[in-house]
Amino acid sequence: MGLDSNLKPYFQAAVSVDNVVFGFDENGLNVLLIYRGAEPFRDTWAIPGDLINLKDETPDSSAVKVLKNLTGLDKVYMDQIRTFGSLGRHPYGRVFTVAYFALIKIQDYSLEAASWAERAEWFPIDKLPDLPFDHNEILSYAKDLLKMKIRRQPIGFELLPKYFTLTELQRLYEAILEKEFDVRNFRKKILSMDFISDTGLKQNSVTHRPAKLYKYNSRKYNK
Amino acid sequence: MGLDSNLKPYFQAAVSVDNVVFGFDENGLNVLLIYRGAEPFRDTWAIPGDLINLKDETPDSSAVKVLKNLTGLDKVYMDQIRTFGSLGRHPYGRVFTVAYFALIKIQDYSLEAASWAERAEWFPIDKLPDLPFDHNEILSYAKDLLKMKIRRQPIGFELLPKYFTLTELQRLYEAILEKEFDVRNFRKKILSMDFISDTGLKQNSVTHRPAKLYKYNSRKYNK
DNA sequence: TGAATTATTGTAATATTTACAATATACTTG
DNA sequence: CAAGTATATTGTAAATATTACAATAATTCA
Repeated sequence: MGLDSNLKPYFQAAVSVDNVVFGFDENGLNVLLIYRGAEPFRDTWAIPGDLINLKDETPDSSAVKVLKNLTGLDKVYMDQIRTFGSLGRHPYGRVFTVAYFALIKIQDYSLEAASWAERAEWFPIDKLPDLPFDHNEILSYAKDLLKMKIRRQPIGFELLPKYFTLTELQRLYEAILEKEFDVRNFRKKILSMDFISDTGLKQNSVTHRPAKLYKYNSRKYNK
Repeated sequence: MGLDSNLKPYFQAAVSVDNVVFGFDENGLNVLLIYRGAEPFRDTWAIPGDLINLKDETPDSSAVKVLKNLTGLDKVYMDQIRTFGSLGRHPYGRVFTVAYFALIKIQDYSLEAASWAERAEWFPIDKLPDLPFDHNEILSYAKDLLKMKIRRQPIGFELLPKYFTLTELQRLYEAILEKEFDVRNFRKKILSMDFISDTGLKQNSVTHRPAKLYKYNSRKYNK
């Protein structure tokens, strides 16, 4: 056998990537969306994604590149979520999409919509517009994955500025896990896990008792 | 815009599924492989998988169908692992593969190789041949996922016969997690989790004290 | 200086995990 | 049938982790 023409009907699919990017600020958890300036679903807000160039891109490399192209976010580490491939998900034909998710520090990046994205903006996760394709489903998976991951690994720090207070960290956990924690128990637990350290610094320009600033300390976590 | 011919180069990919099926018996953990009777990689052992028919199959539906076609295993519940799409992974072109995994009771099924699979056999997980494509990598991911899952959910029962002894259950956990447990603590833990129940039955035709037989009890787990 | 606001901390009760070895029940053999 | 062989079954104390719960501390502002 060789490159059989029997295979032709199988080689008619496209594959895309869709990137669910989470950020955290005083409004809570946010998701990055773009305003589509191209068909299909022109003029709607959607998860940033695009077709994979089959010549030279893998899903992983494409995810990074697509995010940069559409939103200006550069060198963002992305984790695969899963692949969605229902029959009617894309109006142009069989398009399988590999979904990714990323956590970034909003403060460290500036958004610049480009290519066919007309705008790129953060949306609070509880105020999202209805999304095209199967993006609602993708987002739902991404949220579940984030909840699961933050329980097991110290990934919360990827969403906070370099220096943060324990209260900010607690708000982050509460936003992601959608439940509240006791202040004392939360601090005890986090500190016992030993992957943050006191910087000796304090908040300033704040109208009450300033909180201590901590930073993530990966040294401790690698055991 | 419409069905633009600019899109043509993007719609040249194929998508396949690859199914990592785990079974458990007295030899420990096993993986189901097929002996390929078709190119590429004809005459090698590989994870059962095939191209998705773009007309009417989703990755999920294809995974079930492909497993049935190649090995005779019917109606096996499969979970998506992740998608692999490196550039050189398939000699015929860009083939993205969606990997799945499944857990089955070896005793409840009989293997019957069919279609282009010449054989279908269980291999102990520590005696696997070298695999084609990126199947070694896929298998490695599947093992990690299995380890992770068995710590969180009572999925071990899917690999054991309907009635099983606590010793068998412990051997299963030990095989998957590659570590040994204390007999007393293991039993205490499992019984406290309250999803198995004593059937009142005992092993027979065994040359020593017979063990009690337990069964999985999903009623308890749904809380 | 007192009011307002948020930050920080301890302790007792309960639950879970860990470490550790003796006894029970079957079959087999002489 | 008694002794030997092989695996099954069980408890307890110490250490660790989790939970519930409220008073005090450090700032700014009026």
